[in-house]
Amino acid sequence: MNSPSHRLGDLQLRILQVLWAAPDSSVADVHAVLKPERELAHTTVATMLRKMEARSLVAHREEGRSFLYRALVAAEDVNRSVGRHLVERLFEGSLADAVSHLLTTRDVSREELDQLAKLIADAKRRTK
Amino acid sequence: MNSPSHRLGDLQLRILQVLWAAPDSSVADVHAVLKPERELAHTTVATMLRKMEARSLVAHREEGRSFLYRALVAAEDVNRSVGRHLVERLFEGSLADAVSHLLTTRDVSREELDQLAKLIADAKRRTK
DNA sequence: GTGGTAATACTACCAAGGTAGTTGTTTCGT
DNA sequence: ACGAAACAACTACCTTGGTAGTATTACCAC
Repeated sequence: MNSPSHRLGDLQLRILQVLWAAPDSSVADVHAVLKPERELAHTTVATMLRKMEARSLVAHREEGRSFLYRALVAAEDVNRSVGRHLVERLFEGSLADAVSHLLTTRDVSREELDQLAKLIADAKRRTK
Repeated sequence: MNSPSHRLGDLQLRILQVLWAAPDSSVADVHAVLKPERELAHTTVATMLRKMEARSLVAHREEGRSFLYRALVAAEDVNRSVGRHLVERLFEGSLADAVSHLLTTRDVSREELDQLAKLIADAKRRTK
């Protein structure tokens, strides 16, 4: 499909995540969500949204005096392309190496490990 | 220790990888390795190396008329920080989600799956 | 020693992410 | 009706990654 080289900065990604969770958000809405984690002027958010609209990452419609934005790209697509990009560039495509690295450099809970084992088992069954 | 926000571009990462694999590389050496995958002027490589030296990512020593570069940052550190950054920003810290995503969006070979299962088992044993 | 070659140094440029101020307009409360 | 608040538009700026041309220097071969 498309996946036109989603090169996204951190802020752009965060904004998309906000829009995925709550479509039809106004600039103020997005700003409110982002406020606790990063101190941004709301004009910054507005500017970023306009730039992202220019790149067709989001679109807006007018609702009274406000613009309501929604994401134009699917979370799946973005996550996939970003994830793939990482594995490619960091581990030359070896998923096992990537996971191994993640496993050894993070604290992983018992539950997460179980979850992972299940995932692997499922994947195995699928390819069998 | 430090890991002072390793924000690296693709080219910078590739150059570091080359230097990790072959320390004491000259600009020409690095250029030669990168040549097949991306068409770069050798001045580009030289410039990038100088910029990276300014950021203390690499260092050089003189050897006759050439500079021999070596990486100042460890592969481990860079991989860890890049990997963590990805998991944080894409999956809000959930390793399982991240792996799950990687699993479902890539073709994973039988061998890789076995390898992964083994990794999980080992990790489980370790935390038990 | 003269010309070619290879290397670094310097400079410049572009795109994109990120940040925010200023300005103009609209609307709402009193 | 008037001032304040909200909001979009426009503009500007800085940083960094990426790319490469030109200038200069050093060295080697003949």
